[in-house]
Amino acid sequence: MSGKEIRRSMPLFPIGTVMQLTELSARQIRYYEEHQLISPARTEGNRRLFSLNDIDRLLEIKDLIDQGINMAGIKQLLLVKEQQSNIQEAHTEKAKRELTDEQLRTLLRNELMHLGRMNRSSLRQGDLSRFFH
Amino acid sequence: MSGKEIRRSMPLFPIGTVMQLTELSARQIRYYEEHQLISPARTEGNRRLFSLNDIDRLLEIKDLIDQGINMAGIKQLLLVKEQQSNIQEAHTEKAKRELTDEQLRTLLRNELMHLGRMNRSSLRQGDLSRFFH
DNA sequence: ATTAAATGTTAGGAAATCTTACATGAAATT
DNA sequence: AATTTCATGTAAGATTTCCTAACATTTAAT
Repeated sequence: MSGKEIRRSMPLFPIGTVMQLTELSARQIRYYEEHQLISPARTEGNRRLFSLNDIDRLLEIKDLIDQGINMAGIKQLLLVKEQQSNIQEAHTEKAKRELTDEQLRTLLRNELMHLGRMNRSSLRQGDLSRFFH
Repeated sequence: MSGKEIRRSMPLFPIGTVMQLTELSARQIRYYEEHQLISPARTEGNRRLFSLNDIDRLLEIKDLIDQGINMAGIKQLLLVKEQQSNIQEAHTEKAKRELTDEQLRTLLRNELMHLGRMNRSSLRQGDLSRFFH
């Protein structure tokens, strides 16, 4: 688990890139941070640096905004979904440890088909995974 | 082919991020561009923006430099390896189209094990794929 | 009609990056 | 041994991008 998470939480992108990737304005992104929906890292010089996780989250936020949900609602939803996916991830891990070879083959195929995002929250359309691999 | 390539060639990273990811100095990175080993995109305001492919390439360059190869040599090597991987990619594509289900299962499992980078140039140690997925 | 929430816009300042030029150390060449 | 070349460091001055803070605007709820 830690490997994948470390990479996806690595601060890489300046706000300009994130604007393009998410089609959100700088104002919106900063506003969402102000309301603690995201907490991007900072450079030494105080510039925001966003991770893949941050961008994923922003795309989710955008979706929820489109559905008319306000900051408070989104905050709660993101919290719940985070817990959910943690739980599910734990289950998945456990399941994997107990699989036979045959079952593993099937699982791997499925994971590949779903672009390795099987166990993440998924009601949003525009997923960042489309940008990589 | 185009899908994966479009994503990996998308300009996303400022030079500061690339410096950290590659442990190269700005001077080095610009020097390599000057010698046409890479050609990162530019923002409207003329700032360099690097893609995953660019970063991969820089890691390769770093390796080759460590092996004592000079700019001219590296340029040629990168050219050859690019052609090579293009050819191999074509072969891989063709092979995939001709596979049976059973063979496909095995292939998919192997690809997964190799983190989907099977057919790329591979004599360098520090591959960018460790940062993603 | 008023208020609140989300976003736009502007201003002034600071950080990151740009190009260009010169400096330096190590290798190669003469 | 002296000179040249290659790869990199460093510095200066200009430009771009991003920062915060404040005020403006729009839309929806009261």
